[in-house]
Amino acid sequence: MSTDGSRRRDVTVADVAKAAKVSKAQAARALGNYGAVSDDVRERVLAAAEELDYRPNELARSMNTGKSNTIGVVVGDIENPHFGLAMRGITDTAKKSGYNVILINTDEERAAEVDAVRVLLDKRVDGLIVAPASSVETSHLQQVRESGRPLVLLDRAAAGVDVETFAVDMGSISYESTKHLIEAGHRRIAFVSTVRTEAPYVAGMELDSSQISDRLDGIRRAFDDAGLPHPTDLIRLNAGDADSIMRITRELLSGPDAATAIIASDGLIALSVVEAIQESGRSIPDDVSFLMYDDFAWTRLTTPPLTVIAQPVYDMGIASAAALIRQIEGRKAAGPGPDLVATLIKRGSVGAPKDAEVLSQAGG
Amino acid sequence: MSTDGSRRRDVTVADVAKAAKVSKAQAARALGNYGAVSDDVRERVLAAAEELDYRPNELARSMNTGKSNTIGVVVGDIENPHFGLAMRGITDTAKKSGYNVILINTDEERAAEVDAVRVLLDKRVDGLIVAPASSVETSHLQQVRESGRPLVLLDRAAAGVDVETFAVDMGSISYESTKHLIEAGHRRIAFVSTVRTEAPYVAGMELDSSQISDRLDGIRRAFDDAGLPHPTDLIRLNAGDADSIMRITRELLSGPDAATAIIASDGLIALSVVEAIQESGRSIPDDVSFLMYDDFAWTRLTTPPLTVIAQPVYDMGIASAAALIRQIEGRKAAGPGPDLVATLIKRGSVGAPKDAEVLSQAGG
DNA sequence: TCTAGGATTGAGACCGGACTCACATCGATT
DNA sequence: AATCGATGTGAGTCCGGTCTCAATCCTAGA
Repeated sequence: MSTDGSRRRDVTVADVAKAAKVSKAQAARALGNYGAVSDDVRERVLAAAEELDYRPNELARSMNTGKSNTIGVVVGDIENPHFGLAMRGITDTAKKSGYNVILINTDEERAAEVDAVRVLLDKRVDGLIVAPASSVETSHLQQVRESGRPLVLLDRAAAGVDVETFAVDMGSISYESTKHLIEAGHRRIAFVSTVRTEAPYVAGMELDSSQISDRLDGIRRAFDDAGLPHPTDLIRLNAGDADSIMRITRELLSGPDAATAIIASDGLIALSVVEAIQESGRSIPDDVSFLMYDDFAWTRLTTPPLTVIAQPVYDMGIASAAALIRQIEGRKAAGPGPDLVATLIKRGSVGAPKDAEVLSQAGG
Repeated sequence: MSTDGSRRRDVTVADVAKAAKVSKAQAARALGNYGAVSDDVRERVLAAAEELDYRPNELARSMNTGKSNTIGVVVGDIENPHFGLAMRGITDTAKKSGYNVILINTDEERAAEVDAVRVLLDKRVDGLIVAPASSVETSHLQQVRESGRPLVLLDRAAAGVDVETFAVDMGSISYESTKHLIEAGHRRIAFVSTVRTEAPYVAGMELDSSQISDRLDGIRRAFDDAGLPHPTDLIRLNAGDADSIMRITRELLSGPDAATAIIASDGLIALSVVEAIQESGRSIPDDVSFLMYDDFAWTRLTTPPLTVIAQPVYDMGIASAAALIRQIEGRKAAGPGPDLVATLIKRGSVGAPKDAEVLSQAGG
């Protein structure tokens, strides 16, 4: 059949045309299924194409249609099932509409993200879905905007970038979960997150991530509404790899003023926090209460099963891809997007703190 | 700056050339950093490019260099952290060499895989990494071979497709783990996998997945070597969604001839198997022993922590991408690839079966 | 039989870069 | 001053498709 080994040149319309004894234009029409072509010509062309095993060069096609049928996705870490699931929603939706997906991972580095966006733009993707590493430094996203190519944000908002954004309202779910912990009697509630900051946390400082700001806001509001002081000394940012998270957890749990409950900001952090708690010989929820973001399947398998904040990640993926494709194809929004609400799923990892006397502080 | 809203046409070399008052050829040279260009011209061109915010069209560039600097990756399910991690290895490595990655998910459907491969080939990716859904029907992979474009297989081998393949030796690790269970006293060892088959399992039947065949082989050899009959009635294939896996698990554990140990073929299956075991009120390892493929972090958090077969998934991703890029760039293999060996990590989920009398069968 | 009007058809422009080729330019050599 | 090799430079082709446009073919209606 085909000459052995690597065959250099691909079969082109011109080759097919020659084989079918018609002009390039006619072959292209028959192949591309447009314009007027007689049955006779069409048959000969298709037969020749079949015979030669012709495959259109999508690059060339994209070049003069201006459409690549490809969307670019930029996320911080696909290894994190949170994004894995969102990605699944995106690819499922994209495929349904005939789009492919180029994925770029940024390790949550802004420089890598800037690069990723540029590369995708250069590749002439039809649109972009970005989970911005920073909600503050967003000039590269504004450039996308200016380039005229559709952009949609996933998971996190970005200041000054006025595009459709698919993320849950972190403030309210954070408020709700904190309230849940406070009502269980907790006053010393810790929060562990990977957001990077220059300096340790102080109330009201500007964070790079709108998500985390919103969560901290929710926590503070819950304490305020309960008439209690917010223990900002238990906010731990800059949690990095597994070791550093475990160290932070040990710190939080030691000393006279130890935390009685810990909120883990994502599934990866949760793994290390729980591991550190177990290693320290403490039990959940008798010694420490625990609550985490993202409802992964494994959270039901620990003893006790973990109380989690479920986020509709897959749906967020679907919604963002659907919205992007709608924009690409120039259609108006049919209606309001889906309600992307997080839910507090109470399982067994939240209980009353050991030291019940803290309840007496309730009067503040 | 830029005219508001969507600007239609992109800035091209021709535009830059005009602005810099030089020929298109000179502008292209200055921009592309090739050929001979005087300092004066280079400066003017670069200044004009900057001013106009020129960005090269990678599509056009690819078209006449014949290189897209993109590799295509086809996997069954990115949602599965197994592939998520491999993907991470691939993108990390690709980025380092200046390649981008197009990801296509197939849901483990062969039709989708055939499609994915064709689409990527049409998009003129420089090479392909495929985790084949089927190890038997591989004609589409052979076509890739014939097209002359580099191909590398990940995670699974494919019959009749002679390309570099990065997967662990499932036979030996399966043998080793089964031996471990047998030595602990187990005779009724079940194996649960999602591979689809026409008919229920019978010894020696051809399976679609080389991985699973190899694992079953290893199990059988371990029983053979121990002089014991292999309980093929406990091989459960076609495990689908969470519900069906839980149902299968309940079946395996009920009746007079119940399984005393279960091997889960991947992390997703494991979640449902463990959940079903816990729900049934049985305890691991007192009532059932449990062993699974893939060492995910959460396996350390259950009570007891789970005994697992760790696979170097991230390294497999790295190795496959590195090999592919090497092929693309026409370099010879520097040496033998990395040793991709799976390891049995003994934690707490394997114990002696309750019914110790089975030991007396040892003489067979 | 003649002709208007739609169906077909082929030549060639074009998309945006990379690259070939022939034609300057220029300082250095003899 | 004539020669030579090393740059510089611009015109134009090519990659593999899509698409415009003018020319040609047909067939029905007059």
